[in-house]
Amino acid sequence: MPAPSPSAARAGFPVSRQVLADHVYEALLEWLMDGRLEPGAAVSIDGMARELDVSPTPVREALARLEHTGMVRRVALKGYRVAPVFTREDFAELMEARLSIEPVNARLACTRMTPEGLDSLKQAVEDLKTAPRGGSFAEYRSYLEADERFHQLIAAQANNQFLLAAYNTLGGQIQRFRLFGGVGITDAEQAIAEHQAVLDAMTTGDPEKAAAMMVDHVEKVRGRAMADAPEE
Amino acid sequence: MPAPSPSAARAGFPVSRQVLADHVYEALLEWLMDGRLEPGAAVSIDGMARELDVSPTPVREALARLEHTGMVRRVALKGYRVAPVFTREDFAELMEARLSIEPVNARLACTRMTPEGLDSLKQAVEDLKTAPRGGSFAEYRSYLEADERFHQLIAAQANNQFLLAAYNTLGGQIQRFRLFGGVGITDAEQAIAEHQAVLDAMTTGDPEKAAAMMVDHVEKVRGRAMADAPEE
DNA sequence: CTGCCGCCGTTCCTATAGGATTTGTGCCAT
DNA sequence: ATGGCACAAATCCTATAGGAACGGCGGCAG
Repeated sequence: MPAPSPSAARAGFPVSRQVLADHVYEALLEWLMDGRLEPGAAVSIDGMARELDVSPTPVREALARLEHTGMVRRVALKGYRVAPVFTREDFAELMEARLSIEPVNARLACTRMTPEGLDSLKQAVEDLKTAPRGGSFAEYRSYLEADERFHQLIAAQANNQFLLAAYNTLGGQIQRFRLFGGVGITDAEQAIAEHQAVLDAMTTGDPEKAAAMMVDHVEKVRGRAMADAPEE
Repeated sequence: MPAPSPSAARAGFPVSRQVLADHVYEALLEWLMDGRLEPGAAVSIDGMARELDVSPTPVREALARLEHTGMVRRVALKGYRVAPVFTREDFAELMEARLSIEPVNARLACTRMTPEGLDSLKQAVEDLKTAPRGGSFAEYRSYLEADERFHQLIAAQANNQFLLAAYNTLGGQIQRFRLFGGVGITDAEQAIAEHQAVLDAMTTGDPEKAAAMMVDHVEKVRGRAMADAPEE
């Protein structure tokens, strides 16, 4: 099977005009977030190629891109492994980084907020409130997704490509921690209230308050996670 | 020619136990910083492979990694291009991002500074002072290198992997701007004094002053570059 | 002279082949 | 029984082949 696309291309709809490596990238990202690939596990190039029924070349390219996100680590001539679980130290560093970037994003986003952006934010908070938060992972998956989306949207509304890129690098790690950090959802009600507070400041158009509320939120996230003290 | 390595590997010294894609990555990075690859220029995979006398596969992998640094952009099925020159808008965003990250780095670095780190910083400032700043690019190359090294060292001393990663993403762009921003070295004496001020605060061990001096420096860099008003 | 069309080269993209090295297993000797 | 060694499998890495699409160029019709 040389290429599966021409049939679709001839139909006038170049629908699948996407590179195979992109599909592999997204598949790997999803597997990483799903927990199907556990931290520390080896990610064999050939094996993954067999699993996805493609050749090793696109897998190699996808992994090369993924490495820069910190989700996987590469050792030359040894292969790729899923990044190990966060230690308490790692987590502290991650929160420190969030505290230096996210409040800035919040302040800028507040001054540059578009009506559509505000609507998206409101939707994210609404989704947080209505999302099921049952015990199984599949159940609170949408909750975590809305959480990440909220922060991502703020970074996007800050309207600064570099800050957005910087946040996105963190965002993947944050989301991965939410999944594998050892803590499930703790005090969802309070977390939602904190998000709401940020949103309110945005709606009011008070940049300083938005930044302050973001600081408050991240610090409390840190507090809750540290209190629940994962393993080690 | 299947593989050029075994001759060296048999000698007992697996000296060149490095992946070819790494060499390509470094070569491309150097070419990007040297100006041999001008902004906007197409970077053909096959062409680059011929030029470096390797197969397209390692080139593809190197470019995939490079994309995440923002140095090159990729359009699916069209290929890679060197990222275009900074607009004034881009530059303003970059400085905004620096202002939200570098002072934090400076503050943290000040509290966590090691003696060796301080020595490295002093060396960097010393190199700034002694570096030639002639008209030709090759002459002030070492000046720019020392400038970048100073900021990079501070990010490293902040001892936070995420902040370091965030800075490094910016660092490449900053360095690229220093080269292609249209402005050469303006007011080197004043820039050196600003670096020295940051270093002094670090030596004294005054985190707040270090952060303040860093803010001052970045803002003045922005001022100088904006005043010199590149094209457009 | 101008506009359109087919041809050819280039390029991206994926698959496949094969060399080099590491890892695991089973067998043999001590 | 245990330690060491050979063989085999898996893996990484690079090169090569070939399909599909895009772009430029020359020739031909109007």
